[in-house]
Amino acid sequence: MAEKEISKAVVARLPRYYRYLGELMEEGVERISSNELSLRMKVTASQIRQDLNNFGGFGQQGYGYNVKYLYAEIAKILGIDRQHNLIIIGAGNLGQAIANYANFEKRGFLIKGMFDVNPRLIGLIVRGVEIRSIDELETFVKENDVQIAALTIPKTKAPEIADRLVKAGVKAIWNFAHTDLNVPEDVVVENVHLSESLMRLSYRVCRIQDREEKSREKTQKKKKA
Amino acid sequence: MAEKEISKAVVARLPRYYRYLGELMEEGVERISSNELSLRMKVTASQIRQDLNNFGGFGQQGYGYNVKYLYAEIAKILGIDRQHNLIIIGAGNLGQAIANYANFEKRGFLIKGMFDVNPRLIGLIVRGVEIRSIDELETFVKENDVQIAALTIPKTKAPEIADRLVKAGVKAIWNFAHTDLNVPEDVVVENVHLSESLMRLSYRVCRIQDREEKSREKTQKKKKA
DNA sequence: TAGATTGTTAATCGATTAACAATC
DNA sequence: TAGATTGTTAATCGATTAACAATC
Repeated sequence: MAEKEISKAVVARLPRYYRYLGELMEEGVERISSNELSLRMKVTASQIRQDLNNFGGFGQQGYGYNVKYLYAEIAKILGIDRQHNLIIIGAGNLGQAIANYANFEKRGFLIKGMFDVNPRLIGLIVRGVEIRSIDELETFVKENDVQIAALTIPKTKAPEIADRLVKAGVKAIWNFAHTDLNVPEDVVVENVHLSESLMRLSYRVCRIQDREEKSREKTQKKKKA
Repeated sequence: MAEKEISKAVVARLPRYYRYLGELMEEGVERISSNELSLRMKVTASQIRQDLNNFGGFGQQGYGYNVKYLYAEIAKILGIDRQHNLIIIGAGNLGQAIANYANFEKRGFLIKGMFDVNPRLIGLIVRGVEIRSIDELETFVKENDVQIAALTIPKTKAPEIADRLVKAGVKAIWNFAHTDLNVPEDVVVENVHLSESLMRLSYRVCRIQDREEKSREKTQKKKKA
Protein backbone atom coordinates (compact mmCIF):
# COMPACT_ATOMS: atom_id res chain seq x y z
CA MET A 1 0.00 0.00 0.00
CA ALA A 2 3.01 2.28 -0.37
CA GLU A 3 1.58 5.53 -1.79
CA LYS A 4 3.22 6.01 -5.16
CA GLU A 5 4.88 9.39 -5.35
CA ILE A 6 3.18 11.60 -7.94
CA SER A 7 5.58 13.37 -10.26
CA LYS A 8 5.99 17.12 -10.00
CA ALA A 9 4.97 17.58 -13.62
CA VAL A 10 1.60 15.96 -13.01
CA VAL A 11 0.87 18.06 -9.92
CA ALA A 12 1.87 21.19 -11.81
CA ARG A 13 -0.80 20.45 -14.40
CA LEU A 14 -3.67 19.80 -11.97
CA PRO A 15 -4.57 23.44 -11.28
CA ARG A 16 -4.90 24.03 -14.99
CA TYR A 17 -7.32 21.11 -15.33
CA TYR A 18 -9.20 22.57 -12.41
CA ARG A 19 -9.43 25.94 -14.10
CA TYR A 20 -10.74 24.50 -17.36
CA LEU A 21 -13.27 22.36 -15.55
CA GLY A 22 -14.47 25.45 -13.71
CA GLU A 23 -14.97 27.22 -17.02
CA LEU A 24 -16.87 24.23 -18.40
CA MET A 25 -19.15 24.29 -15.37
CA GLU A 26 -19.85 27.96 -15.94
CA GLU A 27 -20.75 27.13 -19.52
CA GLY A 28 -23.15 24.53 -18.23
CA VAL A 29 -21.29 21.57 -19.74
CA GLU A 30 -22.15 18.41 -17.82
CA ARG A 31 -19.73 15.88 -19.23
CA ILE A 32 -16.58 15.93 -21.31
CA SER A 33 -14.35 13.33 -22.92
CA SER A 34 -10.60 13.41 -22.59
CA ASN A 35 -10.52 14.09 -26.31
CA GLU A 36 -12.73 17.17 -26.20
CA LEU A 37 -10.83 18.51 -23.21
CA SER A 38 -7.53 17.87 -24.95
CA LEU A 39 -8.62 20.07 -27.84
CA ARG A 40 -9.51 22.94 -25.51
CA MET A 41 -6.40 22.68 -23.42
CA LYS A 42 -3.98 21.91 -26.23
CA VAL A 43 -2.57 18.81 -24.59
CA THR A 44 -2.95 15.16 -25.59
CA ALA A 45 -5.98 13.17 -24.48
CA SER A 46 -3.56 10.47 -23.43
CA GLN A 47 -1.85 12.82 -21.01
CA ILE A 48 -5.13 13.86 -19.45
CA ARG A 49 -6.15 10.24 -18.84
CA GLN A 50 -2.73 9.30 -17.53
CA ASP A 51 -2.61 12.29 -15.21
CA LEU A 52 -6.03 11.69 -13.74
CA ASN A 53 -5.45 7.97 -13.31
CA ASN A 54 -2.61 8.73 -10.94
CA PHE A 55 -5.32 9.61 -8.46
CA GLY A 56 -8.11 7.26 -9.40
CA GLY A 57 -10.57 6.38 -12.12
CA PHE A 58 -12.79 9.43 -12.32
CA GLY A 59 -14.28 8.68 -15.71
CA GLN A 60 -16.63 6.18 -17.20
CA GLN A 61 -16.07 4.21 -20.39
CA GLY A 62 -18.28 5.30 -23.23
CA TYR A 63 -19.32 8.44 -21.34
CA GLY A 64 -16.30 10.51 -20.43
CA TYR A 65 -15.92 12.56 -17.27
CA ASN A 66 -18.63 14.23 -15.28
CA VAL A 67 -17.47 17.84 -15.09
CA LYS A 68 -18.86 18.70 -11.67
CA TYR A 69 -17.62 15.48 -10.12
CA LEU A 70 -14.14 15.74 -11.56
CA TYR A 71 -13.93 19.39 -10.52
CA ALA A 72 -14.74 18.44 -6.94
CA GLU A 73 -12.30 15.53 -6.98
CA ILE A 74 -9.42 17.66 -8.20
CA ALA A 75 -10.25 20.20 -5.49
CA LYS A 76 -9.88 17.40 -2.95
CA ILE A 77 -6.59 16.26 -4.43
CA LEU A 78 -5.23 19.81 -4.35
CA GLY A 79 -6.49 20.25 -0.83
CA ILE A 80 -8.42 23.39 -1.68
CA ASP A 81 -11.50 21.89 -0.06
CA ARG A 82 -9.78 22.31 3.29
CA GLN A 83 -9.14 25.58 5.09
CA HIS A 84 -5.63 27.01 5.06
CA ASN A 85 -4.74 29.87 7.37
CA LEU A 86 -2.38 32.25 5.69
CA ILE A 87 -0.36 35.31 6.60
CA ILE A 88 1.44 37.79 4.40
CA ILE A 89 4.85 39.09 5.37
CA GLY A 90 5.52 42.38 3.64
CA ALA A 91 2.61 44.73 3.14
CA GLY A 92 3.95 46.48 0.03
CA ASN A 93 2.19 46.45 -3.31
CA LEU A 94 2.77 42.77 -3.88
CA GLY A 95 1.57 41.79 -0.42
CA GLN A 96 -1.52 43.94 -0.83
CA ALA A 97 -2.15 42.52 -4.29
CA ILE A 98 -2.30 39.07 -2.75
CA ALA A 99 -4.49 40.25 0.11
CA ASN A 100 -6.89 41.79 -2.35
CA TYR A 101 -7.26 38.76 -4.54
CA ALA A 102 -10.74 37.71 -3.54
CA ASN A 103 -10.74 34.27 -5.09
CA PHE A 104 -8.22 32.90 -2.64
CA GLU A 105 -10.86 32.82 0.04
CA LYS A 106 -13.17 30.82 -2.20
CA ARG A 107 -10.41 28.22 -2.44
CA GLY A 108 -10.02 27.95 1.31
CA PHE A 109 -7.11 30.30 1.79
CA LEU A 110 -7.98 32.55 4.68
CA ILE A 111 -5.81 35.60 5.18
CA LYS A 112 -5.39 35.90 8.92
CA GLY A 113 -2.87 38.71 9.12
CA MET A 114 -0.31 40.92 7.40
CA PHE A 115 3.05 41.99 8.76
CA ASP A 116 5.52 44.72 7.97
CA VAL A 117 8.43 46.59 9.50
CA ASN A 118 7.32 49.98 8.19
CA PRO A 119 5.65 51.85 11.10
CA ARG A 120 3.60 53.91 8.65
CA LEU A 121 1.88 50.77 7.42
CA ILE A 122 1.35 49.12 10.79
CA GLY A 123 -2.23 49.50 11.97
CA LEU A 124 -3.68 49.98 8.50
CA ILE A 125 -6.47 47.68 7.41
CA VAL A 126 -6.32 45.98 4.02
CA ARG A 127 -9.43 44.09 3.02
CA GLY A 128 -10.43 43.67 6.62
CA VAL A 129 -6.98 42.46 7.66
CA GLU A 130 -4.82 44.52 9.98
CA ILE A 131 -1.15 45.13 9.23
CA ARG A 132 0.86 44.19 12.29
CA SER A 133 4.40 44.71 13.43
CA ILE A 134 6.76 41.90 12.55
CA ASP A 135 7.54 41.66 16.27
CA GLU A 136 4.19 39.99 16.82
CA LEU A 137 4.96 37.30 14.25
CA GLU A 138 5.67 34.30 16.46
CA THR A 139 2.81 34.88 18.88
CA PHE A 140 0.38 35.43 16.06
CA VAL A 141 1.39 32.30 14.15
CA LYS A 142 0.93 30.15 17.23
CA GLU A 143 -2.35 31.67 18.31
CA ASN A 144 -3.96 31.57 14.86
CA ASP A 145 -2.89 28.14 13.60
CA VAL A 146 -1.12 29.66 10.61
CA GLN A 147 0.10 27.09 8.10
CA ILE A 148 1.13 29.18 5.11
CA ALA A 149 3.14 32.40 4.94
CA ALA A 150 3.47 34.46 1.77
CA LEU A 151 6.86 36.17 1.75
CA THR A 152 6.79 39.44 -0.17
CA ILE A 153 9.86 41.09 1.32
CA PRO A 154 13.32 41.99 -0.04
CA LYS A 155 15.69 39.07 -0.50
CA THR A 156 18.07 40.35 2.16
CA LYS A 157 15.52 39.80 4.92
CA ALA A 158 13.94 36.65 3.53
CA PRO A 159 16.21 33.93 4.99
CA GLU A 160 15.99 35.32 8.52
CA ILE A 161 12.20 35.65 8.39
CA ALA A 162 11.91 32.19 6.86
CA ASP A 163 13.81 30.78 9.85
CA ARG A 164 11.53 32.56 12.27
CA LEU A 165 8.46 31.28 10.45
CA VAL A 166 9.67 27.70 10.50
CA LYS A 167 10.51 27.90 14.20
CA ALA A 168 7.08 29.30 14.89
CA GLY A 169 5.52 26.29 13.21
CA VAL A 170 4.59 27.47 9.72
CA LYS A 171 4.37 24.51 7.33
CA ALA A 172 4.68 26.26 3.98
CA ILE A 173 6.25 29.37 2.52
CA TRP A 174 5.02 31.02 -0.66
CA ASN A 175 8.24 32.73 -1.55
CA PHE A 176 8.24 35.87 -3.69
CA ALA A 177 11.67 37.02 -2.49
CA HIS A 178 14.37 36.76 -5.14
CA THR A 179 16.36 34.14 -3.35
CA ASP A 180 16.20 30.45 -2.49
CA LEU A 181 15.32 29.45 1.05
CA ASN A 182 16.71 26.63 3.16
CA VAL A 183 14.06 24.95 5.26
CA PRO A 184 13.64 21.54 6.91
CA GLU A 185 12.25 18.88 4.63
CA ASP A 186 8.84 18.85 6.31
CA VAL A 187 8.34 22.47 5.30
CA VAL A 188 7.21 23.30 1.78
CA VAL A 189 8.56 26.20 -0.26
CA GLU A 190 6.84 27.29 -3.44
CA ASN A 191 8.86 29.90 -5.30
CA VAL A 192 7.47 32.68 -7.45
CA HIS A 193 10.52 34.33 -8.91
CA LEU A 194 9.06 37.08 -11.06
CA SER A 195 12.40 38.31 -12.33
CA GLU A 196 13.22 34.83 -13.60
CA SER A 197 9.90 34.64 -15.34
CA LEU A 198 10.62 37.93 -17.08
CA MET A 199 14.05 36.68 -18.16
CA ARG A 200 12.52 33.59 -19.74
CA LEU A 201 10.17 35.90 -21.60
CA SER A 202 13.13 37.99 -22.69
CA TYR A 203 14.93 34.91 -24.00
CA ARG A 204 11.99 33.92 -26.14
CA VAL A 205 11.37 37.42 -27.50
CA CYS A 206 15.00 37.70 -28.51
CA ARG A 207 14.96 34.36 -30.31
CA ILE A 208 11.98 35.52 -32.35
CA GLN A 209 13.58 38.88 -33.08
CA ASP A 210 16.80 37.18 -34.19
CA ARG A 211 14.90 34.81 -36.43
CA GLU A 212 13.02 37.67 -38.04
CA GLU A 213 16.21 39.61 -38.58
CA LYS A 214 17.81 36.62 -40.23
CA SER A 215 14.91 36.13 -42.61
CA ARG A 216 15.08 39.83 -43.46
CA GLU A 217 18.78 39.48 -44.26
CA LYS A 218 18.03 36.56 -46.52
CA THR A 219 15.50 38.55 -48.54
CA GLN A 220 18.06 41.36 -48.70
CA LYS A 221 20.62 38.96 -50.16
CA LYS A 222 18.19 37.63 -52.67
CA LYS A 223 17.45 41.14 -53.87
CA LYS A 224 21.16 41.79 -54.41
CA ALA A 225 21.68 38.51 -56.24
CA MET B 1 23.87 25.45 -39.50
CA ALA B 2 20.29 24.82 -38.40
CA GLU B 3 20.06 26.35 -34.88
CA LYS B 4 19.24 23.48 -32.57
CA GLU B 5 16.18 24.29 -30.54
CA ILE B 6 17.03 24.62 -26.86
CA SER B 7 14.64 22.75 -24.59
CA LYS B 8 12.29 24.69 -22.37
CA ALA B 9 13.69 23.05 -19.25
CA VAL B 10 17.17 24.35 -20.00
CA VAL B 11 15.96 27.91 -20.64
CA ALA B 12 13.94 27.78 -17.44
CA ARG B 13 17.11 27.08 -15.46
CA LEU B 14 19.23 29.84 -16.96
CA PRO B 15 17.90 32.70 -14.82
CA ARG B 16 18.73 30.71 -11.71
CA TYR B 17 22.30 30.21 -12.86
CA TYR B 18 22.41 33.92 -13.52
CA ARG B 19 21.23 34.71 -10.02
CA TYR B 20 23.78 32.45 -8.37
CA LEU B 21 26.58 33.85 -10.50
CA GLY B 22 25.52 37.34 -9.48
CA GLU B 23 25.75 36.34 -5.85
CA LEU B 24 29.19 34.82 -6.42
CA MET B 25 30.34 38.06 -8.00
CA GLU B 26 29.12 39.99 -4.98
CA GLU B 27 31.12 37.65 -2.80
CA GLY B 28 34.16 38.41 -4.91
CA VAL B 29 34.51 34.86 -6.22
CA GLU B 30 36.44 34.90 -9.49
CA ARG B 31 36.10 31.36 -10.71
CA ILE B 32 33.98 28.35 -9.95
CA SER B 33 33.88 24.72 -11.05
CA SER B 34 30.70 23.01 -12.10
CA ASN B 35 31.11 20.85 -9.02
CA GLU B 36 31.28 23.72 -6.53
CA LEU B 37 28.35 25.42 -8.20
CA SER B 38 26.37 22.18 -8.15
CA LEU B 39 26.77 22.00 -4.37
CA ARG B 40 25.48 25.54 -3.92
CA MET B 41 22.58 25.16 -6.29
CA LYS B 42 21.66 21.61 -5.38
CA VAL B 43 21.73 20.32 -8.93
CA THR B 44 24.19 17.92 -10.56
CA ALA B 45 27.46 19.20 -11.98
CA SER B 46 26.65 17.19 -15.07
CA GLN B 47 23.48 19.15 -15.62
CA ILE B 48 25.27 22.47 -15.29
CA ARG B 49 27.86 21.49 -17.88
CA GLN B 50 25.24 20.08 -20.22
CA ASP B 51 23.06 23.15 -19.91
CA LEU B 52 25.85 25.61 -20.59
CA ASN B 53 27.22 23.61 -23.48
CA ASN B 54 23.97 24.12 -25.32
CA PHE B 55 25.15 27.67 -25.87
CA GLY B 56 28.90 27.25 -26.14
CA GLY B 57 32.01 26.27 -24.22
CA PHE B 58 32.24 28.89 -21.54
CA GLY B 59 34.65 27.02 -19.27
CA GLN B 60 38.22 25.92 -19.36
CA GLN B 61 39.52 22.46 -18.52
CA GLY B 62 41.38 22.30 -15.26
CA TYR B 63 40.18 25.77 -14.28
CA GLY B 64 36.40 25.90 -14.26
CA TYR B 65 34.29 28.88 -15.21
CA ASN B 66 35.18 32.54 -14.89
CA VAL B 67 32.27 33.96 -12.89
CA LYS B 68 32.20 37.43 -14.42
CA TYR B 69 32.51 36.12 -17.95
CA LEU B 70 29.85 33.46 -17.54
CA TYR B 71 27.53 35.99 -15.90
CA ALA B 72 27.88 38.29 -18.89
CA GLU B 73 27.42 35.44 -21.36
CA ILE B 74 24.21 34.26 -19.74
CA ALA B 75 22.95 37.84 -19.77
CA LYS B 76 23.54 37.86 -23.53
CA ILE B 77 21.76 34.54 -23.99
CA LEU B 78 18.76 35.75 -22.00
CA GLY B 79 18.79 39.01 -23.92
CA ILE B 80 18.90 41.12 -20.78
CA ASP B 81 21.84 43.03 -22.21
CA ARG B 82 19.44 44.56 -24.68
CA GLN B 83 16.78 47.17 -23.92
CA HIS B 84 13.15 46.07 -23.77
CA ASN B 85 10.41 48.65 -23.70
CA LEU B 86 7.60 47.54 -21.45
CA ILE B 87 4.14 48.72 -20.53
CA ILE B 88 1.87 47.60 -17.72
CA ILE B 89 -1.83 47.14 -18.34
CA GLY B 90 -3.70 47.36 -15.06
CA ALA B 91 -2.45 49.82 -12.47
CA GLY B 92 -3.73 47.97 -9.42
CA ASN B 93 -1.53 46.62 -6.67
CA LEU B 94 0.07 44.00 -8.85
CA GLY B 95 0.77 46.42 -11.68
CA GLN B 96 2.25 48.91 -9.24
CA ALA B 97 4.32 46.18 -7.59
CA ILE B 98 5.91 45.46 -10.95
CA ALA B 99 6.42 49.14 -11.68
CA ASN B 100 8.15 49.57 -8.35
CA TYR B 101 10.54 46.70 -8.74
CA ALA B 102 13.72 48.65 -9.36
CA ASN B 103 15.89 45.80 -10.54
CA PHE B 104 13.96 45.37 -13.77
CA GLU B 105 15.57 48.53 -15.13
CA LYS B 106 19.02 47.18 -14.36
CA ARG B 107 18.19 44.20 -16.55
CA GLY B 108 17.16 46.35 -19.48
CA PHE B 109 13.41 46.38 -18.91
CA LEU B 110 12.27 49.96 -19.27
CA ILE B 111 8.78 50.76 -18.08
CA LYS B 112 7.41 53.19 -20.62
CA GLY B 113 3.84 53.48 -19.48
CA MET B 114 0.99 52.17 -17.37
CA PHE B 115 -2.65 51.88 -18.38
CA ASP B 116 -5.92 51.49 -16.57
CA VAL B 117 -9.64 51.97 -17.07
CA ASN B 118 -10.21 53.48 -13.62
CA PRO B 119 -10.50 57.29 -14.05
CA ARG B 120 -9.34 57.80 -10.47
CA LEU B 121 -6.00 56.22 -11.30
CA ILE B 122 -5.48 57.89 -14.67
CA GLY B 123 -3.02 60.76 -14.41
CA LEU B 124 -1.29 59.44 -11.32
CA ILE B 125 2.48 58.97 -11.46
CA VAL B 126 4.02 55.71 -10.22
CA ARG B 127 7.79 55.68 -10.06
CA GLY B 128 7.99 58.40 -12.66
CA VAL B 129 5.56 56.65 -14.97
CA GLU B 130 2.19 58.15 -15.75
CA ILE B 131 -0.96 56.05 -15.65
CA ARG B 132 -2.81 56.54 -18.91
CA SER B 133 -6.25 55.72 -20.19
CA ILE B 134 -6.52 52.41 -21.98
CA ASP B 135 -7.89 54.37 -24.95
CA GLU B 136 -4.39 55.61 -25.68
CA LEU B 137 -3.00 52.07 -25.84
CA GLU B 138 -2.53 51.59 -29.57
CA THR B 139 -1.05 55.02 -30.24
CA PHE B 140 1.32 54.69 -27.32
CA VAL B 141 2.56 51.24 -28.29
CA LYS B 142 3.37 52.39 -31.80
CA GLU B 143 5.02 55.65 -30.78
CA ASN B 144 7.16 54.14 -28.04
CA ASP B 145 8.37 50.93 -29.68
CA VAL B 146 6.81 48.79 -26.96
CA GLN B 147 7.73 45.12 -27.19
CA ILE B 148 6.47 43.71 -23.91
CA ALA B 149 3.17 44.21 -22.10
CA ALA B 150 2.54 43.02 -18.56
CA LEU B 151 -1.11 42.13 -18.19
CA THR B 152 -2.35 42.61 -14.62
CA ILE B 153 -6.06 42.86 -15.27
CA PRO B 154 -9.06 40.62 -14.52
CA LYS B 155 -9.36 37.51 -16.67
CA THR B 156 -12.59 38.72 -18.26
CA LYS B 157 -10.85 41.61 -20.00
CA ALA B 158 -7.58 39.85 -20.75
CA PRO B 159 -8.35 38.20 -24.12
CA GLU B 160 -9.71 41.41 -25.62
CA ILE B 161 -6.74 43.48 -24.45
CA ALA B 162 -4.34 40.79 -25.62
CA ASP B 163 -5.83 41.04 -29.11
CA ARG B 164 -5.46 44.79 -29.11
CA LEU B 165 -1.85 44.52 -27.96
CA VAL B 166 -0.98 42.02 -30.68
CA LYS B 167 -2.62 44.14 -33.35
CA ALA B 168 -0.71 47.17 -32.11
CA GLY B 169 2.56 45.27 -32.59
CA VAL B 170 3.49 44.06 -29.11
CA LYS B 171 5.76 41.02 -29.33
CA ALA B 172 5.36 39.54 -25.87
CA ILE B 173 2.76 39.38 -23.12
CA TRP B 174 3.65 38.77 -19.50
CA ASN B 175 0.30 37.39 -18.47
CA PHE B 176 -0.85 37.62 -14.85
CA ALA B 177 -4.53 37.22 -15.72
CA HIS B 178 -6.00 33.90 -14.63
CA THR B 179 -6.67 32.65 -18.12
CA ASP B 180 -4.79 31.36 -21.15
CA LEU B 181 -4.36 33.66 -24.12
CA ASN B 182 -4.50 32.84 -27.81
CA VAL B 183 -1.92 34.75 -29.81
CA PRO B 184 -0.18 34.29 -33.17
CA GLU B 185 2.90 32.11 -33.00
CA ASP B 186 5.31 34.99 -33.44
CA VAL B 187 4.05 36.50 -30.18
CA VAL B 188 5.34 35.19 -26.87
CA VAL B 189 3.17 34.63 -23.80
CA GLU B 190 4.75 33.99 -20.42
CA ASN B 191 2.15 33.07 -17.83
CA VAL B 192 2.33 33.84 -14.13
CA HIS B 193 -0.71 32.12 -12.70
CA LEU B 194 -0.46 32.91 -9.01
CA SER B 195 -3.55 30.96 -8.04
CA GLU B 196 -2.12 27.84 -9.67
CA SER B 197 1.11 28.32 -7.80
CA LEU B 198 -0.81 28.52 -4.54
CA MET B 199 -2.73 25.34 -5.37
CA ARG B 200 0.51 23.46 -5.97
CA LEU B 201 1.65 24.66 -2.58
CA SER B 202 -1.62 23.49 -1.09
CA TYR B 203 -1.17 20.05 -2.61
CA ARG B 204 2.24 19.64 -1.09
CA VAL B 205 1.23 20.91 2.35
CA CYS B 206 -1.66 18.47 2.42
CA ARG B 207 0.56 15.53 1.48
CA ILE B 208 2.86 16.35 4.38
CA GLN B 209 -0.06 16.80 6.76
CA ASP B 210 -1.55 13.49 5.69
CA ARG B 211 1.77 11.74 6.11
CA GLU B 212 2.18 13.14 9.62
CA GLU B 213 -1.34 12.15 10.54
CA LYS B 214 -0.71 8.63 9.35
CA SER B 215 2.46 8.27 11.39
CA ARG B 216 0.60 9.60 14.44
CA GLU B 217 -2.07 6.94 13.92
CA LYS B 218 0.61 4.30 13.75
CA THR B 219 2.09 5.32 17.09
CA GLN B 220 -1.41 5.34 18.50
CA LYS B 221 -1.94 1.76 17.36
CA LYS B 222 1.36 0.67 18.83
CA LYS B 223 0.39 2.13 22.18
CA LYS B 224 -2.84 0.17 22.17
CA ALA B 225 -1.09 -3.05 21.22
C1' DT C 1 54.47 17.16 -16.33
C1' DA C 2 50.60 16.00 -13.06
C1' DG C 3 46.20 17.41 -11.51
C1' DA C 4 41.98 19.33 -12.32
C1' DT C 5 38.02 20.04 -14.72
C1' DT C 6 35.75 20.74 -18.88
C1' DG C 7 33.15 19.15 -23.15
C1' DT C 8 30.91 15.36 -24.95
C1' DT C 9 29.44 10.70 -25.69
C1' DA C 10 26.97 6.84 -23.77
C1' DA C 11 23.75 4.88 -20.31
C1' DT C 12 19.90 5.50 -17.52
C1' DC C 13 15.92 7.19 -16.09
C1' DG C 14 11.41 9.29 -16.40
C1' DA C 15 7.72 11.37 -18.86
C1' DT C 16 4.83 11.49 -22.86
C1' DT C 17 2.37 9.35 -26.49
C1' DA C 18 0.26 5.49 -28.84
C1' DA C 19 -2.45 1.52 -28.83
C1' DC C 20 -5.95 -1.39 -27.42
C1' DA C 21 -8.51 -4.40 -24.35
C1' DA C 22 -11.99 -3.59 -20.87
C1' DT C 23 -16.41 -1.83 -20.02
C1' DC C 24 -20.04 1.44 -19.67
C1' DT D 1 -26.12 -4.97 -28.78
C1' DA D 2 -23.04 -1.37 -31.03
C1' DG D 3 -20.51 2.68 -30.22
C1' DA D 4 -17.84 5.40 -27.43
C1' DT D 5 -14.41 6.26 -24.36
C1' DT D 6 -11.95 5.06 -20.44
C1' DG D 7 -8.03 2.74 -17.87
C1' DT D 8 -3.80 0.71 -18.62
C1' DT D 9 0.02 -1.49 -20.88
C1' DA D 10 3.63 -0.96 -24.24
C1' DA D 11 6.51 2.00 -27.27
C1' DT D 12 8.70 6.20 -27.94
C1' DC D 13 10.77 10.16 -26.94
C1' DG D 14 13.43 13.41 -24.29
C1' DA D 15 15.93 14.81 -20.32
C1' DT D 16 19.16 13.73 -16.72
C1' DT D 17 23.12 11.46 -15.00
C1' DA D 18 27.42 8.94 -15.44
C1' DA D 19 31.71 8.27 -17.47
C1' DC D 20 35.77 9.50 -19.61
C1' DA D 21 38.76 11.28 -23.20
C1' DA D 22 40.41 15.88 -24.31
C1' DT D 23 42.91 19.68 -22.73
C1' DC D 24 44.12 23.52 -19.97
